[in-house]
Amino acid sequence: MYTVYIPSMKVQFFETGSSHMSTRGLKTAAGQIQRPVPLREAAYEAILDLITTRTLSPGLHLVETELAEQLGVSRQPVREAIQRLSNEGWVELRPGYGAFVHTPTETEADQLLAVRSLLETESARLAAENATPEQIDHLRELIDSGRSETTSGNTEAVVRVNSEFHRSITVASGNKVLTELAAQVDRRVRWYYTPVARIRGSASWDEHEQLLDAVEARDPGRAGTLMSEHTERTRLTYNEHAQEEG
Amino acid sequence: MYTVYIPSMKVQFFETGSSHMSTRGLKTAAGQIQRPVPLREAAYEAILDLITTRTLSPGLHLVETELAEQLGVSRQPVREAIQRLSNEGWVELRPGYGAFVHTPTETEADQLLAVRSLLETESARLAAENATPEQIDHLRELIDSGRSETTSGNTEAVVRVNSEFHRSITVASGNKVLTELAAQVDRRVRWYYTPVARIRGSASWDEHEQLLDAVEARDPGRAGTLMSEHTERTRLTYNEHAQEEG
DNA sequence: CAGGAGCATACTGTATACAGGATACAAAAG
DNA sequence: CTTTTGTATCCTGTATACAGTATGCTCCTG
Repeated sequence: MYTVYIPSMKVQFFETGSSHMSTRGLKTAAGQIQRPVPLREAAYEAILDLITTRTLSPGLHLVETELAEQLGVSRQPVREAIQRLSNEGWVELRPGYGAFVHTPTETEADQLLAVRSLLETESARLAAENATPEQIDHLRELIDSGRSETTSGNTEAVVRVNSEFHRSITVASGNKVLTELAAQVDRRVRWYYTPVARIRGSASWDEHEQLLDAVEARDPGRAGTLMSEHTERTRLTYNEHAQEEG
Repeated sequence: MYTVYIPSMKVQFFETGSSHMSTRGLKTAAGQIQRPVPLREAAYEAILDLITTRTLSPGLHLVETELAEQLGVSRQPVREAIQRLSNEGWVELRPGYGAFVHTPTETEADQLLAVRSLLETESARLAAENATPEQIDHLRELIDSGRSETTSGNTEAVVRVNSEFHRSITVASGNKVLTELAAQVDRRVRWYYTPVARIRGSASWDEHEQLLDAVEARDPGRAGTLMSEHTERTRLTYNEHAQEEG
C-alpha cells in the first residue's frame, strides 16, 4: 500500500515554467537521464499557449478529437489537460456539451486585478520581513535586466522580466501558498491585460527599485504601501485602456 | 424541441457520506429534469470526502484500480477526479508513481491560515461596502442559527453554520474571484484544523455579530479590523493546540 | 412556404485494452 | 551473510472502443 518515494527522481518533473525553453531535460553533473514529460503536461502547456496567444479565441468550442489530432496524441491526455484548464478558469466545462474557452468580462478582470493587488501587497510586506540576501540580489539583478531590456525596446523580454520580478517578490515572502495563488491570478490577469496594454515605460522600474529598497531596509509597512500603489497604478492603466476600447 | 431525457436510476449512486452537497443535481423550479451527475464529479466528491474524514490518511498511495472498484466505476472517472484533487492540493501526483494523499505540515497550515486571514479580511471590508440587505439578513439568520446550535451542543451543525457564515461574507464582498479563492483555502484550512480543534464557544458568535454590525453600518475599516482579529484569534487557537500535540 | 418529425452525424462520457516502467521478492554469486 | 541480478507482478500512462445524447439538416405535411 505505501510506496517508497525516491526524492532524486522528481527533479525535473514539475517544471511548470516556460514551455519553449530548450533545456527540457536536466543533464547536470550527475548525468541525469531526461525523462519524457507526461503527455497531459505537454498538452496542457500547448493548449494554454494557444489560449493565451488568442489562437483559440474566447467562446470557442474545444473539440477533443480535433485537439488530439492537432497535437498528435489521443483524446485521453487532451481530456486531462482540459480538466486542469477548467479548474484554473481558462475554459468552461458544460457537462455533455463540451469545453469552451472562457470569455473574459470587464468586471472579472477588475476583480482579478483587485485580488492580485491584495496578494502582492501582502507578499511585499512579508518579503520585507523574510527575504534572504540572495533573493534581494536576484531582485536587484532583475531590475537591472529590466532596465536594459526596456531601453533596447525588447518588449517581450520586458514583460517576462517584469513578471519574474513580481513572482520573485512572492517567493521572497516565504509563504508558498501565497506564491502559488499569486502566480495563478497573475497569469490570468496577464491574459486579460495583454491585448490592451502597452508597457508602462521605465517609470515602472523606478517603482520596483523603491520597493526593493524598502524590502532591503526591512520596512514592511513601506514595502506594502509601495506595492499597493504600484499595482493600483497598473489597474488604472488597464481601466483607461479598457474604456478606450469599450 | 428537445427530446426529453429520462433520468436513469444511477443518479442515486453516490449518496456516499455528505448528504447535503449543494444543488448539483436537483432542480426545484418548474419541473426541471434531473440530469445525471458526471461520474468524475461523483468520484471527486467521494474521494475528497474520504480524504477529509481521514479514511484515506496522508501519504497513502491512491491506487486507481482499487478506488475504481470501490466506487463501482472504471479508472477513467477516478483519474479525472484525482487530477482535480491534485490541482487543489489534496493529493500529490508523481508521474509514473501515482497519486499520494498530501501530507500536511505545520508551516503549511500556518501559511494557509495567514492567507485565509488576508482574503477574509478583505472580504469583510468589501462586504461593508457592497452587501445587499438580503445578504445582511441572511447573515443575521446564520448567527441566530449558530447560537442555537451552539447551546444545543450540535457540534457538527455549528461547524457547518460557521463555515457558511464566512462563505457568505466573501459572497457579500461582490468579488467572485475572492469568493472562490477563499472557499478553496478555507476548505483546506478546515482539513488541517479539524483534528486539533474544539469549537471556540459562543464568544465566536458575538464576534460575528459585531462584524455584521460593522457591515450593516457600512464601516469597511471596522469590518476589516474585526475580521482580522477574529481570524487571528482562530490562528492562535490552532497554534496552541498544535503545540500541545507536537 | 412554414413548421415539425425523423434521420444522420458529431461529440462527449465511460469502459476496456495494451505497453512500458517500477517494485518486490527470490535466487545466485561473492 | 551480504550483495547483485533476474523475474514476476503491479500500476500508471496512453490508446482505442463503445454507448448515448445533442445538433443540424432533410423531407414530409399543412
